[in-house]
Amino acid sequence: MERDLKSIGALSKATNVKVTTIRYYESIGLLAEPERTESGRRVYGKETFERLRFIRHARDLGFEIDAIRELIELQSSEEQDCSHVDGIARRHLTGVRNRIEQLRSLENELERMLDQCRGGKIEQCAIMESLADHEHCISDQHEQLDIRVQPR
Amino acid sequence: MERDLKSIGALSKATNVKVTTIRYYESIGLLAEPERTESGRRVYGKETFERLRFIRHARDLGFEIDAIRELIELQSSEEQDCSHVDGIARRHLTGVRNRIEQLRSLENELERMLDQCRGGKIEQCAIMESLADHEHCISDQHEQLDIRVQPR
DNA sequence: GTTGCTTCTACAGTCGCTGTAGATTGTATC
DNA sequence: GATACAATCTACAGCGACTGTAGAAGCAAC
Repeated sequence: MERDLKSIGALSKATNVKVTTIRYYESIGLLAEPERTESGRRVYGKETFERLRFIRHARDLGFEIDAIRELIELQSSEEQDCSHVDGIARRHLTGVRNRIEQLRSLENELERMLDQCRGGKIEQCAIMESLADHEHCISDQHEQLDIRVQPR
Repeated sequence: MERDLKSIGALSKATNVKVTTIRYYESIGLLAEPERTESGRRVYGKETFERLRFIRHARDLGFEIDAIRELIELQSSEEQDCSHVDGIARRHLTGVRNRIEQLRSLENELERMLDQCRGGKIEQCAIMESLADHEHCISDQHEQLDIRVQPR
């Protein structure tokens, strides 16, 4: 199927994955090394296109690279029962739910903080007090909470 | 108040911030360079202890280092009105809420995927199909969604 | 004196990319 | 054929907020 061969740029557009990211996936072994033209440019077939679409979709769902690597390995062992796949997805879902819970308690505390602020000078700002205040300290309640809001 | 002087280890325990992290905060200018003993060890007073507690609390609430830097600067301009502080917190709250929404839609899609799986072999696994399937592709709907679930 | 803990500096590694520099190749237009 | 511009190539640095490592030195208790 010679007509399906794509340059890296065409593959990028078709999958909505950036060119640099495709090269990155190759460098970490998530994508196989593709064939090259005489001048050394990458050429991709339909298989890579579909694998990349799979990867993109899994990344969109928040699966980590290592989990995707595992899923791809499992893909080739078609005979096996899919409880392993199910387990990976279920673990991930649990992670997502935990994260939502964490963020919800952040949301509550931030709301509480903002409600207390009635304007005025920084010296008496309720938000600043709240941040300096030992009483509301989250880290005393649960040891190492993961707190980053904006990933990537 | 000589009796309040702490070693880096003592400060670490008192604030629940790791020793390496305290040194890191110093290196990025979030904490001032402390005094040293004759042999070169860091010695901290009550001020640093309180600033570090402030930082820790703000980090627990998910504020980024740069936002914390700004909050600390505002702290010293006590005369100013606190609308700037309020703005920082409000922006952050909006970020948290957006993130929760993103994660909820991930949660939904993952649940849907898992519900479809009825066991069996990987070849016909609904989860795998769903991942390979173009139809459910999130990235076609909204361009660059931020998807990492487990930060740090 | 010796064991074992803390601290020191300096630097590499984490994750998942993204951006840069400088060179080459390919395509379209004049 | 010349020229302009886009796409691609490699190699490496940078992001954020730390964490971990190596190797040396200091310090306290037995």
